This record gives sequence, structure tokens and C-alpha cells, in this order.
Amino acid sequence: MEVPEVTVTRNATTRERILDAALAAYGTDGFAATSLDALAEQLGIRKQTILYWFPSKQALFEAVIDSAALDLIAAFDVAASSGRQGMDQVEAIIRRVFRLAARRPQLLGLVREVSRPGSLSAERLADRVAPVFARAADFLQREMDAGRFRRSDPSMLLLSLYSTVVGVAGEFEVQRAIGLESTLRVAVARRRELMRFLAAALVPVD
Amino acid sequence: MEVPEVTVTRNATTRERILDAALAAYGTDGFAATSLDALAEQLGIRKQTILYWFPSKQALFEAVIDSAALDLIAAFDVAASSGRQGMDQVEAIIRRVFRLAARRPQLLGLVREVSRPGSLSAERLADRVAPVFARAADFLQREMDAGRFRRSDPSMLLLSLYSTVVGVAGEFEVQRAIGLESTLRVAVARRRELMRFLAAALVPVD
DNA sequence: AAATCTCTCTACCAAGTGGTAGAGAGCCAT
DNA sequence: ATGGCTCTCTACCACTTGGTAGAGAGATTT
Repeated sequence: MEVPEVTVTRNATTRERILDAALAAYGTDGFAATSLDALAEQLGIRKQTILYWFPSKQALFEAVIDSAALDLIAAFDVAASSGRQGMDQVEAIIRRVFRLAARRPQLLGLVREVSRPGSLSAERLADRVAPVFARAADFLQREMDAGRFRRSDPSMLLLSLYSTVVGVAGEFEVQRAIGLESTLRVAVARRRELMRFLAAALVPVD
Repeated sequence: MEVPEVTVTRNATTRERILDAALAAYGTDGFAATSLDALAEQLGIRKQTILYWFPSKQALFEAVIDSAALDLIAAFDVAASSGRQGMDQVEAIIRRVFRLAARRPQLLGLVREVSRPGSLSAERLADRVAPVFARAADFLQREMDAGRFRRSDPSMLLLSLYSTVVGVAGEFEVQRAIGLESTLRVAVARRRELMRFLAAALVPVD
């Protein structure tokens, strides 16, 4: 019986090392500012090895986006699949995003890079994570129906929540400009303030 | 009597045309992805003319940042100098940001570009707009003291407000991913939802 | 042992990059 | 008229860019 593992290749470690380094570089310096040579040198390999695994710089970028999308979906699933309700669910997501911002800031940086207005690859990432957004909007709708969240347009509410959470968790330079330190203690305080802010915005008064 | 106008040069129109085009390009495609040649061609001049007015690409970028900072400060001053209170003041700012996002999206795009984590020029912009942030934090503090806004840490609240407003006003690709059209009607609805969202978050219940 | 497959390498290239040197054209004061 | 100033240009350069061609080493299959 044939094993159906039609893996594209055997040796995946080089490929994955390239993906990791590219994610970090694209998420930090941006796509245009990262050359294949610089990426290769950082990995201790030759540029042509990168071009063996990925046919072009653009193809590498797209692979990075696909890989990042999987990570994001996985992180979201972990936080969303426990059947929590109301602000408990919101808090679980927020904890996840803050953890991501602390441990893998380049991942959020890549989202930032890709979602730049006019980005050619924005649609690619959007297609991948669309189900997550859909689930989130459904969640908001259900919570409104149950009376736990204020009534409003779920999509627009989702946009507000996304902007607020991602901004508070990841906009490090804005935080510096405002005068907030980037220590762990302040990060925890930021998360708590964010929770209070969102609770006030979401929970009806009765 | 000497006119103290020690203007760096007489002919400022070329210089300003370059600044405008560079702001648009850097704010849309990013600094690294915009070559001086492309910029010059778009303006119908030679690259060397750009390098006559700005000694290097980096110097042009810094001049663009300074120019953008002045525009941002001016826009903020118009919205903030009328002595409004509470949500009236917040609404005035939000209207201003939405107008900016509609009429000069590249300006917000440049802020995005500059405030990327690890940006070398983030500090430059931060230094320029620091007074604006300080005034905003003071405003929040006063409103809290007057009992019109919920008590919380003004700096962290400012971060939340900044992220939410700028995101809802300008994150066009995220909006597309969520499924929001980018028509004028939807933009107005977005602004209204944002106002309700922030009013619920800011105004105490009593 | 030979052939094939997988993987990384060296060698090279055409196009594009930011930047230098300096010519020339118009203008203004002498 | 002329010498200097302001401004834009042509000519050029060293370097980096993404990408091609193909050699060679090691393992696996025949």
C-alpha cells in the first residue's frame, strides 16, 4: 500500500529555516528592504539555495504569508475553541494576541506589512484568515442576541476590536511615542486596561 | 531693514513638488520600495534634481517626515483648539482623522510606515508629534477629573483610542478582509459606529 | 558499478540602485 | 558685458539586486 505522503521534498529543515528567517526579516524590515543575499548570509547559506527552494523572491513571500496564516489560525483556534462566552472569550483572545506580540512580534509585523494599503499580497492573507474573521463576527452576533454584548453592526464592531487589540498589543513605536515603557510589567498593565476599556465598550448597562 | 526671511532657497515649488510626491510614494509603497528614479520620472524631472534639493534619499525621507508632522499637528490643532469638552472633543478629532483618511490617505500611510517596529525614523516623527500626544493625555486627565470620562491611566487610554481611531479610519485592507465596502456611505457608518463604541467605553454610567 | 535523484554550491549577468562630477542655461547685480 | 548665483541637466560609476546555468557531492535506486 502506497503511503500517500506526496511531500514536495524530503529535506524540509532548510526550507523551514528559510521560511522562519524570511518571516522575521519581512515582518521587521519589510519585503522590499530584505534582499535574498542578506537573508542567505544570515542563514549561512548561499542565495541560490533559497532560489532552489522557492522559485522567486515573490514566491518566498507568498509561502511566508501562507505559513504565517496557518500560525495565526492555529493561535486563534486554541483561544476560541473552548466554548467560552462573553468577555471570557474576549479575554482569552486578548491573552493570545499579547502572548503572540511578546513571543513572535515578527508575526504581527508581517500582518502589518501585508495589510499595508496597496499591498499586492493583502488579498492572499485576507483569503486565508477570512474564516477566522467570519467566526469572530458570528461570535459577536451570538453574544448580542444573548444580550451579553451591546447591539451594533458585528462587522464594524469587529473592526474596532481588531484595531484596538492589535494596536494596544503591538504598536510598540506608538507606545514609545506616548511614553509607555516596554517592560513586562507595563505590558500586563496595558492588557488589563485594555480589558476594562473593552468591557465598558461591549457590555450593556442594564 | 533686513527682511529676516532666511529662506533656504527662492524657488520652493520644485522642492515642494518633490516632497509631495515622496510623501505619496513613501506612504503608499514604503521607503525601501520607492527609488529616486521612479520618483523623478513621476515628476517629469531627473533624479539629480531631487539630489540637488535633498542631499540623499535618507535626507528626503526625513524632510518628508518633518513635513508630514507639521501637517498632522496642524490638523490636530484645528480640531482641538476650540475648547470643546468630553465626547464633543473626541468627535471633532475623529471627524478630522476620517477626513484625513479620505483626502490624504498617504499621510496616514506614512505614519504607518514610520511607526513600523524597528523603524530608524520612528523617533524623529515621535519627537515632532510628542506635544500632540501630551496635550491629548492632558485632555483625558482633565475629563476624568471632571467626571466626564471613566477613570483610568491616561496614557494607556490614549493608546487604546489612537489604535481604535486610526485603525477604523485607515486600515482599508483589514476592512476589506472583514467584508466592509469602502464606499462613502459605509465610511460614514463606520464613523458613527466608532463614536458609539468610544462613547460606551469612555462615558461613565453614573 | 552505473545511473539517477536531491541538494548546495560557484560563476555569471542584465537591470537597477544611490550618489558624484561637472556642464550649461537663465537671471541678477555689478 | 560680465562674473556670479540658482537651478536642472547629461554623463558616469561602483555596488547591489533578483535570477540563470550548470557543476559537483552525496545518497538511493537500478
